Amino acid sequence: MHTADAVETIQREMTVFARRARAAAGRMHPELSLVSYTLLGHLEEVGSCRATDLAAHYALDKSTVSRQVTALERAGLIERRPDATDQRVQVLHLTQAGRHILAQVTESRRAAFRERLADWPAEDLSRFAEYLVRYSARPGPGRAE
Amino acid sequence: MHTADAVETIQREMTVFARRARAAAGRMHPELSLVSYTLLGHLEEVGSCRATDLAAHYALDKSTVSRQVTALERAGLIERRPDATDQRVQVLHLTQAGRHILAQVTESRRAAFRERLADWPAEDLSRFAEYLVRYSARPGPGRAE
DNA sequence: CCGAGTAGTTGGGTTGTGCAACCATGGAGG
DNA sequence: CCTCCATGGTTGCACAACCCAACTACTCGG
Repeated sequence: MHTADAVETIQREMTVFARRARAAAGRMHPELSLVSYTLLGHLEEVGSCRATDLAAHYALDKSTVSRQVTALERAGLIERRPDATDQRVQVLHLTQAGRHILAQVTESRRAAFRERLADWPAEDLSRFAEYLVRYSARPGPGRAE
Repeated sequence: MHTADAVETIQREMTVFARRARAAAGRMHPELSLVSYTLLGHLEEVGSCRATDLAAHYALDKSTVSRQVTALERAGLIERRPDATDQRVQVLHLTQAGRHILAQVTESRRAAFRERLADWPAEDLSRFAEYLVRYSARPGPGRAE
């Protein structure tokens, strides 16, 4: 495969994938949208952060994050704590319920992916993962800033 | 990287990518949404097809496709021709304008991707492309049916 | 203490989507 | 021939996830 073709293919596949993923995610877990899941996952990963941090990290408008956070809090999955040093800030934490749901969804998503990737050689899997990380690791198309 | 971790990473990166892509696409080409672009591209690839074919291929509801097609026709990028053998069917074709716009957008998207992937060794590029194709080639999470 | 900047909320609007109800056509059997 | 069901497509309705702009409340450097 020539380099130009490869670039073309990567572009096409990533775009098509993008289109499909959201719909599929919604169907798999109606109780936790792709966005919510992503935010919850991020929160678990970093422990806690501010709404602004989420917005910056995912290139979302702060209003979007604000509404998502509101919904997640209303659902009891996260809580907002005041920041001792800055009254404007609300520090977001996963609740026990949030951690629980996140674990469930993560597991079922993981199972689905694992099934899909079942017949891949381990070496291909880790290389694929590595490529995706490398791709995501720098700005450009597909990252939104 | 262990297999489980690789699966985890692929899952995460693909999902995050999915979330970002649409926004980025919209910003890059306000005149042609990601969906429209995809449909136009498909049309160019296969020559012509019915709305139902598009719906099936992309796992979209026929109403969604219907609206997209209406918009694309109104924009003069595609045309609907009656099917000689079945009056219910409208056969979709790219117009000259559609072909033109598609070529432009494809080129600029390709340039952006190329830039993003500029420092990748050719071998990694083709392997990455191959993985994406393999991943897309079968049903499961990330395809929507 | 004032003005610029930052965190977050809210109002309003757009887009992409699915579902359900609908219309028109096609095709297979009485 | 009609009748009945399937199929291609459109439309009404609702919803989720966005963004932008305007706003409040707070922080911080002169």
